[in-house]
Amino acid sequence: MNIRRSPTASMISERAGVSKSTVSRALKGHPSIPKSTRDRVLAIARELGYEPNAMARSLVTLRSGVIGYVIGEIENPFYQEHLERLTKITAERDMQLMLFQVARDGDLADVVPSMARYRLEGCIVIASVPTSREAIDACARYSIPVVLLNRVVRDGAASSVLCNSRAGAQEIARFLVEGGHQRIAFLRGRPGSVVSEDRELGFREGLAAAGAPLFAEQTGHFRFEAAYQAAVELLRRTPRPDAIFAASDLMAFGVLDAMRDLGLKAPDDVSVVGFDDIRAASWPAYRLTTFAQPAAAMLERAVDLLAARAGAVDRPPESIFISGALRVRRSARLPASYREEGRETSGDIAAALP
Amino acid sequence: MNIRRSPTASMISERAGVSKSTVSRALKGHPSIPKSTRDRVLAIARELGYEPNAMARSLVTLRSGVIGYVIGEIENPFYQEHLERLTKITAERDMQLMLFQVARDGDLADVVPSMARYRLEGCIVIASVPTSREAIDACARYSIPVVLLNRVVRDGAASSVLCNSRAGAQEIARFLVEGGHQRIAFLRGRPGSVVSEDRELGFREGLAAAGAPLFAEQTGHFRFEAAYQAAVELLRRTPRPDAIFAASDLMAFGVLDAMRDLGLKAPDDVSVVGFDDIRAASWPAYRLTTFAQPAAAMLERAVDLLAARAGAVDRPPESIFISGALRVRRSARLPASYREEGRETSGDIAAALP
DNA sequence: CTGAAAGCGCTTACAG
DNA sequence: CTGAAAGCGCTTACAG
Repeated sequence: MNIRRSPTASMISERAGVSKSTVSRALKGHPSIPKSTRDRVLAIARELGYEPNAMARSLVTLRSGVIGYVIGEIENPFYQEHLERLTKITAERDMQLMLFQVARDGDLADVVPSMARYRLEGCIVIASVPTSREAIDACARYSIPVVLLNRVVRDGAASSVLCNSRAGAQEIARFLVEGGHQRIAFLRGRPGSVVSEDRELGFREGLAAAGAPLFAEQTGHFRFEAAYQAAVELLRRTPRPDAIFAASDLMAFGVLDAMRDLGLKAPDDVSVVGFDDIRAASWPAYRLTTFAQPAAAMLERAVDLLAARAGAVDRPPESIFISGALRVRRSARLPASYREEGRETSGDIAAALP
Repeated sequence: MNIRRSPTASMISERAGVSKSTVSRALKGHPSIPKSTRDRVLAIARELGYEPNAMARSLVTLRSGVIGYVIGEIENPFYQEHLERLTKITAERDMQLMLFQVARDGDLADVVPSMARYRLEGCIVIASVPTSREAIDACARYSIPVVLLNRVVRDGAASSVLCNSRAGAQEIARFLVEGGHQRIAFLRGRPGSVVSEDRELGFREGLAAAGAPLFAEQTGHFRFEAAYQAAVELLRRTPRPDAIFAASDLMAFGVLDAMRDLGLKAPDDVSVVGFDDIRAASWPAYRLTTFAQPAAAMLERAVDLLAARAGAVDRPPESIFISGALRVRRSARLPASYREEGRETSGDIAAALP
């Protein structure tokens, strides 16, 4: 019952009375093989349950067919949610996805040896994993193209796919100011994180452009609990902020839940805006107004960049920007323009109720 | 700058003036190699940035060092959350994790060819992917040990790791009855799903044992939106149920959000209990009483089972049960015994507030 | 249209 | 302690 050795091309060649070469060519539909031989080979392959050994193949083709997804240790629903999507995208292109994790205080460089051993054809690195120049150089040395999500490394041999965080944060600032808010606070993620700093920069620019000051700021480390605590600090001030922009949805949930525990309502008492548009943002518990990152498109482009570089190591790195869009739900007071123009707010599931 | 070919053992052997055999043995610390040669080889390897080609190695050792994690298309936060954990567990054992996805109407059999091509050393399959006998047999044919999460396949060559769902659901029934609930409803997941049916069975048994009838039932397909709609149906009945047990946390959130939209409060108007204990269950928006699956331990055991079978194909399948525990928060009214005994309810973050 | 041969980068008896 | 040789399962010029 148990076959220890999987069927090989040699077995097929024996049964079919042709050479391994012919088997190999027949299996991949090489035009020189006449249909009759091809069909015979295919039939035997099927009968034997033959699956080509990808490792052996990669040894000669120099293509492993696997790309890596490098995640960090801090659970980030935004990237978690899109793992399934990424798996599907790679499967559609006949590639496999291998996972690598960098410890909290680690660096991309920590996993490069493993990636090198499996001769990855590329890797996608999420923004929260620290990525030193050395790490990028190491990838280049092993001919592993890298695509960074939501960050760029200057002069490095890494491509990037970014959403326009800065413009998004600017838009949020304008949205809040036009909504008549007077005391606008910002809740950053992890200090030093590019993602957090991009959003902070854009937000400050947007406020400045609208002539509004930043009323207060706090740090939530991109974590729910820390954001909750930070929100409590903010909400206990007198006077209290009347709007809080959190640099991620997860943190915005922390803010809304702190308000819930303090007996405050959004948007009546305080408006809250997030960033990412993760799945739970549309849940009635939150109905979060947020900037939606075009995650599906970003991942698709990331794989494109990798695919274009597999076997073409010299291809220079590229950066691709994809625009997200403000998704207006009910956690923040609307600017007059939104009401006048009668724009629909996207209440998602709420619409289901009479 | 760009090295197309990664450094190989032959390169090291040339520079070190020893044979490839010696290099290979030195690199893996074979006792016959004297420290002096070993150090020299290691130094050159480091200098060259040598990483052994895992594909080439696997060709001769018959061990790829990679295990698969097979997920479905329906986003399930429970399993999403534990991907990082699984990545870490495998990394600690010097194994790699490869992801496979089965389409909504597919079967494990769909991904077996891919797994076979990469000569996986085993795979872990989550309960929501349909797993036919044929699929299990195919894995056996390719000598890929399989571990099923939260389900068993009779007489099949698959191991299982399960949490005691049935006992958990029984406990929930008892908890609700003792809590004085009179009209207890059940919200199942996907009809035909083992996971849902286990929980339903246990729940019915628990109610029967306590002499309580099942007041109503609905189907939520393990999805948030469907659960929300189903809950609306339940909550509009007259009389209304005074307790709802949802077969997963995600669905329990749907119930609680439906209540929110209908102006009902938990546990005052209706008690709600979930199953899984995903991260958001502790958020103040929900503070869900739920049965906590011991996910970390389950995954650890799953990898153990796989590791024990790598290279030992004949080892018979095993099933491991791990007990979860009821996690009492605030979404359900407490039985008198809980108050009298002064047991602490785990309010999680709530405790942080004065 | 087809096959023999070489080679991808390793490991592992086997012989010394 | 060490090396030559064979072999893992493929692919791909090269020659016919």
